[in-house]
Amino acid sequence: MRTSWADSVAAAENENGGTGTARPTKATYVPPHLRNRPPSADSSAAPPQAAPPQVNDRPVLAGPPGGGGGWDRREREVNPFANDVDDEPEQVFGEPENTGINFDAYEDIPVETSGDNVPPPVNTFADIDLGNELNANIRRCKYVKPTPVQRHAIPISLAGRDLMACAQTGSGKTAAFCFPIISGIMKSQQTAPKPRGFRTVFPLALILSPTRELSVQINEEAKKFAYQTGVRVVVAYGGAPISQQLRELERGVDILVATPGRLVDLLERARVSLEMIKYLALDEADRMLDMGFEPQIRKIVEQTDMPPRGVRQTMLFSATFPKEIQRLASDFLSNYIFLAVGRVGSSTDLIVQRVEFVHESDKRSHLMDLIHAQRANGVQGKQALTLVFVETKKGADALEHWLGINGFPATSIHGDRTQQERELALRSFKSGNTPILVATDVAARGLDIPHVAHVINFDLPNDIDDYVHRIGRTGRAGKSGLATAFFNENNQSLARPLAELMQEANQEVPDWLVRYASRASYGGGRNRRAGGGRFGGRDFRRDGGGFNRGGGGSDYYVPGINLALAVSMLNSLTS
DNA sequence: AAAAAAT
Repeated sequence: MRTSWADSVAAAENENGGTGTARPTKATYVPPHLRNRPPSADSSAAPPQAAPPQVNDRPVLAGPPGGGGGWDRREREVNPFANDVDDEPEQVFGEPENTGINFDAYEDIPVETSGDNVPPPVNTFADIDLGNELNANIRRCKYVKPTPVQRHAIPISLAGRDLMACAQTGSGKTAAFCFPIISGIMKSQQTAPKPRGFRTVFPLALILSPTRELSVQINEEAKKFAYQTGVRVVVAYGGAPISQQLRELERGVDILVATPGRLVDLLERARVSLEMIKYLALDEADRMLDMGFEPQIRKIVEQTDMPPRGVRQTMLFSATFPKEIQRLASDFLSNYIFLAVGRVGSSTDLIVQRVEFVHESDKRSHLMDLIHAQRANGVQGKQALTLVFVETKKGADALEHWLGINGFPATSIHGDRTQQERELALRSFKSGNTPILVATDVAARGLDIPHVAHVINFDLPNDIDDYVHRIGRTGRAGKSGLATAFFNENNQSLARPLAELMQEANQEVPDWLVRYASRASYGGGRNRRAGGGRFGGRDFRRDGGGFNRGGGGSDYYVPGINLALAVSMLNSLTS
């Protein structure tokens, strides 16, 4: 039974000592999330003339960090670490892993930064003042030391700088933008905004992602990082009942994790205002700014009450960042720093990439052979997880069905399935219950699924960046993985970029693929990589000239593989 | 041409 708004106002007034921002009609404005709170056991924690009232009430601001008096929301906060079962993965998969991250794989990772006055990287979490609460959560997460992207991105963010970062998901990207946001919110003293409607909430940080499942995942991670900091994280996405999300929002929100469509809905209903946004993070930013999403993102960022660039702090993250998209993205950034961290995985030999020439009509039987081989590698009766990418939703349904009638335990995830089905499929796959997941590109980006042993590109994507994201679902956190692609005459446009990518990752490139690659038209199709280099990208501002090289001039970039290389590859094999 | 994202 929920208390009425008036009751909560009274309760909040009691807590606040009756102070607050004046409203024309009400004596006291109480932000929605302050309603419905149980009366405080220690209302004296807030001084009688507490100034200015907090928009986002959090214990750390009411008293000394980590200690203290006042009411305590912590008691009611769900422990996000409760489901972390440390030993379970080892028992099931028989694979020793202690820290979760294989740090040996991070040695000598090339890093490049550019921009004005780049803050230097840190080597340990202790080098950064993130606060006791956040440090405790870092320990709970068993993070021993920062990953390369964290080492560089966190100081940049803490310095208040805008950031465009290229780094593979699974290399600790979420923490890289969450830590500074949480730390910044804890340190900030917010003043109450002008109330809009009774039920409008004012998040301080907005994290956008291109798929619902990725938003769910970011929310789960962010909740761990924010545990007992008093910083509230709420997720909003489509396909799920909005009522529950509204209730969560009303309980208070500092960090809102959302997919674009549902956020627009919330903005139109005036249930969310972006007026107080201090931090904007776009995950998979290149996807967020591609043709399908860009208008929506522009609407959210440029046509709402969100503070303009330069006022808010903006952070864009992705594993890939095509130059055209960088140009678009620079609209949202102010004097930003570009950071490229060599990918752990797709750029190294942690992921073994194979390409096989398979005619369309042979794909199913070939897939069956691969899965049979995989089954032999299963541990304790559990089959290793295999993620099969197809191009279309219909194709996903058809393949799932075909696998089913042939006795393979498969499920599928794509945009025509209900959200419930999608989340069930993902859970069933993660648990090993259905060790084969057939997926469209909805699952290509960002999803952290431990123990995916094999990614199969049953249908290759048309864009090499999509391939990079897909195979990144294996070889997570520095572990090894296998990626197999079925290539045939329908994939000619991908031949060159694929051959180049594999070559750069020291993978064995089959002769026939080199021939396809050299046959492909020269001179820059959509798939030609501007600027070359596979370390996630290169700052497009440099290509326009006039931009200083940062980082003391060391250049880790592998030169783009060009016509000359393709020809020499071909020559070496025909000689 | 396809996929994703609001109802």
